[in-house]
Amino acid sequence: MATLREVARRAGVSIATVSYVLNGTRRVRPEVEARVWEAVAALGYRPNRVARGLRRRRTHVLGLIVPDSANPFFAEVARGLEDASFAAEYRLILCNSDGDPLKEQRYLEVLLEQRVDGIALVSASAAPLHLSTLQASGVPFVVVDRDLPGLEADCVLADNLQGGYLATRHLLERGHRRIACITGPSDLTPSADRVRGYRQAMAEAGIEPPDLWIRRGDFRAESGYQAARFFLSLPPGLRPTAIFACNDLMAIGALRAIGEAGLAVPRDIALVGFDDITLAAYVIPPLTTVAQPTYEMGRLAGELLIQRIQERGRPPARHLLPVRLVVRQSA
Amino acid sequence: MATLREVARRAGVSIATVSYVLNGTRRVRPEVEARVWEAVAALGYRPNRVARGLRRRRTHVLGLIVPDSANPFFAEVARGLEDASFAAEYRLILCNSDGDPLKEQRYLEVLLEQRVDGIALVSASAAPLHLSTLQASGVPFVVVDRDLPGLEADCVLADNLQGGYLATRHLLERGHRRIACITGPSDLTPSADRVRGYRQAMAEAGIEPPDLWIRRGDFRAESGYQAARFFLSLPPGLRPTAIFACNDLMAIGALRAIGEAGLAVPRDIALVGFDDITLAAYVIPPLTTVAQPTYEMGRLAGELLIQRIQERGRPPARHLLPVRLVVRQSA
DNA sequence: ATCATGGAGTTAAACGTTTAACTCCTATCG
DNA sequence: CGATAGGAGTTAAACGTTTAACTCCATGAT
Repeated sequence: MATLREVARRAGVSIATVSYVLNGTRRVRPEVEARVWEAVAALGYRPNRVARGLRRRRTHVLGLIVPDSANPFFAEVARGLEDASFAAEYRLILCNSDGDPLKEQRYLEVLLEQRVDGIALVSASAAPLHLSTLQASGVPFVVVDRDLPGLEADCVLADNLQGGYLATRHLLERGHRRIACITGPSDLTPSADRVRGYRQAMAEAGIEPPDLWIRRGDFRAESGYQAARFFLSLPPGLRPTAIFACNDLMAIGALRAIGEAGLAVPRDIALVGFDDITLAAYVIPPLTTVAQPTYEMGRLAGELLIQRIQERGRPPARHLLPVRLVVRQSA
Repeated sequence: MATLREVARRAGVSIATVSYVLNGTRRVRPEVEARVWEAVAALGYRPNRVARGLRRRRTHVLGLIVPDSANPFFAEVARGLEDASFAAEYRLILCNSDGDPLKEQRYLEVLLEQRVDGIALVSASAAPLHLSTLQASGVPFVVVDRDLPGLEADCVLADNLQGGYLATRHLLERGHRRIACITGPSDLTPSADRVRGYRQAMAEAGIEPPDLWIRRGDFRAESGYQAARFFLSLPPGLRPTAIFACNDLMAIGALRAIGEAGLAVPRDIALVGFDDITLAAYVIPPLTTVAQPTYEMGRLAGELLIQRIQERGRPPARHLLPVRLVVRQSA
């Protein structure tokens, strides 16, 4: 692949001049400039971003670490971040931690060695070991979706507390009193906050939910299925008439368990999910759920990150994005 | 961030020696080696992969271009590819073309400028303009999911023809004769091949499907919804009793249209999809579909690509991965 | 004693850019 | 007409590695 040197030779100028033309960083006589562009075209020259990155000490590459980019929620976040990156001429390196702090740590090191200009992190755990590595490195970063308490950094979160509250209020307003909750991993802030919202709404209605109504899942469909089966196995007097699942995947798992038990949603059991993934609208019955601005979170994270790269001093900002109840037919 | 030079100074050796220790490329006296490692640890040294990439002319970075990484199918492919990359110490740059050949072209150029060691491409169209760019660049690449006919290159495809055939046969065996088909964009090989499989099975059963039964979609749920509404609007004598949708998203759209019309699946209309996305098992009724080894396709593509990077001469291989009918309850 | 041998370190060039500093020339002004 | 300023090109250093080639020294063979 052609280099600056070859272009320069063909155009009969020095490599510096070529560089100035390419970057528009200094005035060059139109006639000379034309010769340069001609040579560039003739040789099919493409600037070497690796060399540029080394010299400028800016790679224009960002890193994104998510637990699992195949999960529709993170996939959407990643998409938003990629779009923001592309728009600002940044590239994106994708990393999957599988929720494993060790793998996350490994990826973090890789990204630092790769000299990315910034890192967006959806953390695998609430208190990652390697946080100090990240902070010490001085590389700009932004925390997305899962808060890391006690950390001074840009972050982009959904208003999960409000979301849990809205979902539960909706069920209460429909006359339900025995409302169960399928949680996510409890050390992660999104799940914890949604459950807090649930408890708050219940408390306001004067209900103290027994432990039996609160079942822990892992954000995957199968765990929602299992939790719902558990609820259905409770004696009639204790059995919930409604379920708030902390994400749509688990809600859809619950849907299946309810269907298999020969019961109907929402007639026998009402159901509210969280996330509003694309398919929530397409299951039967369409799922009432709390929509997060997922794509928007990714995009905002990207914009924030790029902004911070360009202006390091800015004090860290915490963005709490509004959620919204999407009423469909499952409750 | 510390450099080789600083490590060398601290260990009291030349930078070459440090490099040899780090890479294990030459014998170094144990005593000296220990001093080097000590200095590395003390300074928290991390090799600069940008500099290494420039010097070695190998970046250990791959590029992946997909139409939309938020689409569950491509997300899964991307995941497989990322895993294969990580396992072989490669990084992955993610690019979304939005199915737009121009954006795809732009990304291709970006990746070439970034000097990626290889490119995996899920093409936006059947005959991309920029193919020659790619071939001329000499960068190893692999084509995934969508074939580019007449191209000498590694490629990884699912056996779409067989898939369409299996799906249709299944419906025929259940006694259906009026079987409709919701296609994808017809210039893309996956859709075209699935439709060919459908036609072949129909022909073997002695049925010549009228054009009314073949409706074009765009692989998104909404288009499946619209197509199904169209089928339902046909006069009873012409109305299909079964639908083969060329992907699950469209099948789920159809499911919704059928539900809204007050009909039941599979009692009134049977339905078979394609892809077996995670959620296919969770819609009601669970969707009978043709499973592709999606993740596996991504992983294989990654392995193939890395293999080719290491051994350029190897003749191109075409991999046709088997599909499998997953019988659930929608047909 | 001489000399090839090989081990273990160093020197320096190269990878392909960017950019500060320099040169040379022309135009302008007093 | 001499001084000077500014325009437009060039030179060369730097970014942080890798690696070929070199040096130096101890060892062992002759």
